[in-house]
Amino acid sequence: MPEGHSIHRLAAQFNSVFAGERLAVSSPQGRFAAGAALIDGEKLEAAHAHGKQLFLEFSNGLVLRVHLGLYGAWDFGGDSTFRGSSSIGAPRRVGEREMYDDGAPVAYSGPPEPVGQVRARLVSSHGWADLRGPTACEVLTGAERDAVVGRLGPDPLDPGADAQSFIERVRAKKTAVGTLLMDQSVVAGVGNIYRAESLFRQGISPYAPGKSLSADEVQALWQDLVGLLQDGVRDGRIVTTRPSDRFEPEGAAAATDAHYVYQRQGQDCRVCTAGIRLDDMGGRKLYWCPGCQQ
DNA sequence: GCCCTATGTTAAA
DNA sequence: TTAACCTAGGGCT
Repeated sequence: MPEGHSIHRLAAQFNSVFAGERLAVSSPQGRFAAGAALIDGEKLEAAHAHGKQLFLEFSNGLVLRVHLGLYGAWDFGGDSTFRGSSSIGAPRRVGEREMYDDGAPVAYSGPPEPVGQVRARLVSSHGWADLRGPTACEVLTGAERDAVVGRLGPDPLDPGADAQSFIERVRAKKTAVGTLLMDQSVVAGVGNIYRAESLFRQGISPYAPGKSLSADEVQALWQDLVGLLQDGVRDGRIVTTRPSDRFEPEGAAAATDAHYVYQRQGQDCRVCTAGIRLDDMGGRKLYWCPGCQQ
């Protein structure tokens, strides 16, 4: 569900509300009980994101790795201190579908009774975070964390990312670029929406073999991903349309105005006269415009 | 209530 | 290439 921008927002959220705090870690659902015991009572030193992976570094050197997968989400809550320190507003949920407090004061006397399947719960003196439905939630050593990161491609949200390695990885293969963009060892953090939208914006056919693209084309694709993902971190949602290509150019983009091709199959392209297509690519839905993406 | 879907990944065949 | 897995919300009956 969440693409890389959501995970970077989560890392910022953990850093602002929990960093430096000692956390009680538990698994109300039970499936993470053994892992929780390894970090329960430790201090959260820092949170980091690489692509769709979230790493929480604890004072005993262990690292909690969380991957939200398709449906995972974190819910947050706490007192006014906790809510006020949030770096991204006062969200109740970050991940799948973000929700925000309306600003009204909320009585706080500790975390609520877990409702449903809470895999992991982190509690500080001022607030709490619940994790539901992740693909991965495990405790690693620093070396194991390094190994995970080592298997990932560069992250467009990492200021020190090696764009050249992305360009080389794409141009080394005859695999379709639409498939390569979904490969986290090629580029980390891109998912189905950014895949479809960036290829549209760059006028690249998702079926073009990586090998067939020029270095300049792949460089431009990288730069576009950097900007799109940064916008996603800032906005907490994925908006890829330029205002002039929207039906309503004024104000924030409506949900129906946020994308060029994603979930617009059968509708007219915003730019040319073609109809947006929906194909299956590697078991995932591929949205593209046969007119703009030759 | 039931069926479907979803911004994802991994293991088995 | 296919199936399995994790969960919640929306649309339908």
